[in-house]
Amino acid sequence: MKTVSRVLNHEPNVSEETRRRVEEAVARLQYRPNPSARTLAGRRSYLVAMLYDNPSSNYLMEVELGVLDACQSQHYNMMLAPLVYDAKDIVAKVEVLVVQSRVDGVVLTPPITDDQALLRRLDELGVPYASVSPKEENRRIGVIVDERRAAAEIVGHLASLGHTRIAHIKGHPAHGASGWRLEGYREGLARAGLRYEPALVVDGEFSYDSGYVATNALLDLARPPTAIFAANDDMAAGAICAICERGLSVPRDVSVCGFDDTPIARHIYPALTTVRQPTREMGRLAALELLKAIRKPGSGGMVEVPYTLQLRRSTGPAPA
Amino acid sequence: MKTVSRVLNHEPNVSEETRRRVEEAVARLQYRPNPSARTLAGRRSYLVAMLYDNPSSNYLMEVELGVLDACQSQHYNMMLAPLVYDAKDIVAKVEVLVVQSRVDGVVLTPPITDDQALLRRLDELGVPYASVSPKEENRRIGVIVDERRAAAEIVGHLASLGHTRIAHIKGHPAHGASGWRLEGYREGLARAGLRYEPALVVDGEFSYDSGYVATNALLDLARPPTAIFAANDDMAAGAICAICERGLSVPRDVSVCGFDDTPIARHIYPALTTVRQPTREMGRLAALELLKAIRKPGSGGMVEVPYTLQLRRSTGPAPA
DNA sequence: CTGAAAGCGCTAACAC
DNA sequence: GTGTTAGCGCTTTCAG
Repeated sequence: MKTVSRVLNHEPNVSEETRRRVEEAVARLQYRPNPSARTLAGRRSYLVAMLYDNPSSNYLMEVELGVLDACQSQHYNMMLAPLVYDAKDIVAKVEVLVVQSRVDGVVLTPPITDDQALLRRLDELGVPYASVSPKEENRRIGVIVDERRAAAEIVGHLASLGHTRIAHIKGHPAHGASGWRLEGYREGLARAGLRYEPALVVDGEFSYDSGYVATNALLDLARPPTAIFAANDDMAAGAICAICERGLSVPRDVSVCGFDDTPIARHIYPALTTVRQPTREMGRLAALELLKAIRKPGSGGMVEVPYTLQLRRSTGPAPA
Repeated sequence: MKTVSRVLNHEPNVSEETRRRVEEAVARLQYRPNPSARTLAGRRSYLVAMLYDNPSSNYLMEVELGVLDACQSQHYNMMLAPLVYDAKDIVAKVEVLVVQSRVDGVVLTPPITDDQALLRRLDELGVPYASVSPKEENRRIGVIVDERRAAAEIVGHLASLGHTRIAHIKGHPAHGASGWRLEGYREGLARAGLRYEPALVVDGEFSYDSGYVATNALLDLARPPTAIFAANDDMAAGAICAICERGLSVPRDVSVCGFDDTPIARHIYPALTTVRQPTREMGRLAALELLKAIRKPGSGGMVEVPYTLQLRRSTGPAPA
């Protein structure tokens, strides 16, 4: 019996001959190990959890699918753990999860990626974790995009269209992405030889409504911008709405671009110029690195994936 | 020990006093039963799977959250089973799932709700299932909305605005919803005393692009419609794009309405008049009925949930 | 390299 | 109403 167990778990100390015979029998009998018995007896659960906040976004659905891809390919199960990110009980919740479900590892998505208390506790518990787009500080295992460079590039695109007054709507302050995109904005401006003007940078929080509000503030300026770089697509959609409501036209009067390339980018009119992140692939790669670390502690690392600029109809030449 | 087990599983034959004391101890010790041990010893897995196709929609993400709500509240786990709905290997895939993961039940979403071969096999295996918006034929356990009445009502709204040439873009033929919405369209027309005109009904498949294409066909008609009822929001968004591209305005020249009230409905310009389904609640209720059936075979039923009309800016008076 | 023995934490079946 | 006993199907430990 133990020999069969060894073969199934790819453990050493089985003769080639025995291994072959076991495998033949497994195939013939269509034998499938019982996951619960494995979990109960062993110390692995073959289960990883995906922790996330803000459940209703397309972004997360994509990441989730990627994580699922990776797990299924390695005969792991995935469980979902939506958490309300308010930093109070989050550590306790995760503890319950780890203790009760005995998860072998977790995938973190922003902004949970950057909860220091949680990361510390996970380290203490010895639970490996992979992060999707974490802030600089905990770059250990996971996947990342050079968002700063992407933002600089899209701002460069705006500048190349002749825009000189380019505004930026910031993202939610708890997300690392907001910082990178702002830095990229400034970098893009600098490269194009444009001056950074604080009045053209307004707060947002990644929601449609915040984009709408922020844009109205920008359009009320004595010298309003001719282009707006919103830190994500939802806010860009809100910006377009605010612009249209004033009887202005996108991109004739104001150009707008976003970030993420969620489905909404293609579904609004005019279609949005934005930065595409390979979200599903990111989930897959993060999970794959996590699984490496689960198998062999210390292995797994940070992988960087490429972005692509999606030039569509929401950006055009600066008005004369 | 067994007494504790009884309390935790809400089984009968425990005195109120004992039950209370056990619960107190559970709370004090933060005791959490081990799912694997339960599964191994008992015949239940405390696991339900959600089967779905077409993973990248907001609709599914919402349903998923609802199912998760219900499962968590009853200490069940949920697993995701994305399936490519092409009716060939779907039965085999589900068999593996049921046999290997020993799921106690499954939640079905359209169009998987209506795969007769799958339903038959599930019945044979004795695996209970709940369906979200299934076609008439398998109304056993699940949740449903009176989509037909909703469609009739929204068409009535269009008629009350003075529209007499109201077009309809149909949904994907494999979905029961497409049929109901078409019926509702005809019913709404009839009630308003308007004639049903086959030329004003065009095919779609629930995608943005199909709505765009369909709308162009409608606008090319000798006598184009002044209002379009698209069978879902994505197609309505495509319709708005097609209309805007011709230099026409929504709702001044053409009114547009959709169905579902997904986030895109609020995020496009102008915001979409549509029918809101309580999607998350539907997932929750479907799962709850499933859990009833798991606990007590034969119980659980079909529950109907209310819809609400969301009147927004994409519909207005018929042009003079 | 192989296998026997002893559980993992729970529930089913059956006493009491 | 409550407790006892015997596993569920594996992995661990340790002896051969």
